[in-house]
Amino acid sequence: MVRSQEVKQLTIAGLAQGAGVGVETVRYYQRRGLLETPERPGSASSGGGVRRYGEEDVRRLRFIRSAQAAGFTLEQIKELLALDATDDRARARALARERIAALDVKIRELEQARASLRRLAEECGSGSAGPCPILTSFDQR
Amino acid sequence: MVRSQEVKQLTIAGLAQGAGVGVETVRYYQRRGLLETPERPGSASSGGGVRRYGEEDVRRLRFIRSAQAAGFTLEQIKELLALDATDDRARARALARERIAALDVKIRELEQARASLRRLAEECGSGSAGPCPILTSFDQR
DNA sequence: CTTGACTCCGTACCATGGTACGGACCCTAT
DNA sequence: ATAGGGTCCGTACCATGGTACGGAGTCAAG
Repeated sequence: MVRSQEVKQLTIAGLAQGAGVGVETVRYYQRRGLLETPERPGSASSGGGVRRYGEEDVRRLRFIRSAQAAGFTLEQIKELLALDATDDRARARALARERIAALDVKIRELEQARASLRRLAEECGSGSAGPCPILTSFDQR
Repeated sequence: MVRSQEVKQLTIAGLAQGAGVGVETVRYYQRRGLLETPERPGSASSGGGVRRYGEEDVRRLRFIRSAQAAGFTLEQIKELLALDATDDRARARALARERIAALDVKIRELEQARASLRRLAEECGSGSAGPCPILTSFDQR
């Protein structure tokens, strides 16, 4: 597969800013294997210059953040990124479906919690006379 | 405020089981100050017997789990439990409202993620011909 | 050609929410 | 009265996802 020969001109700070994360976070993802660490341009000897990043890297980084928001762990995200390269559709779909199911559960849970909290905020109104049922606020009824 | 003089007959294992958590978790909450550690019944000298717990404690423990599911941290839950005793309605409502707002945001975020994953699972169907857009699956459109 | 900001890298530390371990003690049934 | 299982307690360790630090190197502007 031919990867476009993009211009890499961003420094790590630019990359981080482009995706809305901190520089240390980028390095952390590199250590975790979610992001590659480009070669330093220095020719052979001497430590070399500063590593450069391109738009492709920004997209990758943004994907990581979105996938995190979807509830994937960094390990799973690493797998997804690998899948993107190998084109294993079956596995990708399986991961997506698993996560969808988990999200369905989680969303329902949060909606229930929200309903309970609404009840709490209401029954515990500043002027209301009854008890302020904090401890029982999550009891089903 | 008079707290009912409940019978405390559960051992820590019974308490934990009643709320669906592990014994070590109960102890952890005690260390964190979310649960009181009842006196050991031994009279004065000698280490004393085994601590006993009642239904009130089970309710408290269950509340902790529900509040966690609602996204409160253990620190916040500790505050809520304290509020239940002091009857500071204004503060309780403030905490509830804050959390409701955060839940609104979170739920929307998860719903968006779910929608993206559905698209991914679909476009990345086993037989489909186009690209399997993992990396771009969360891009807005 | 120096100065100041940024990069690089390893290593250490952090917060959150637990889980595990091990020796001493206690309690109950046989 | 003794064996076994549970309790108690302190301390250590774990996973996850970062954040901070410090010294050395590099780069760009003045």
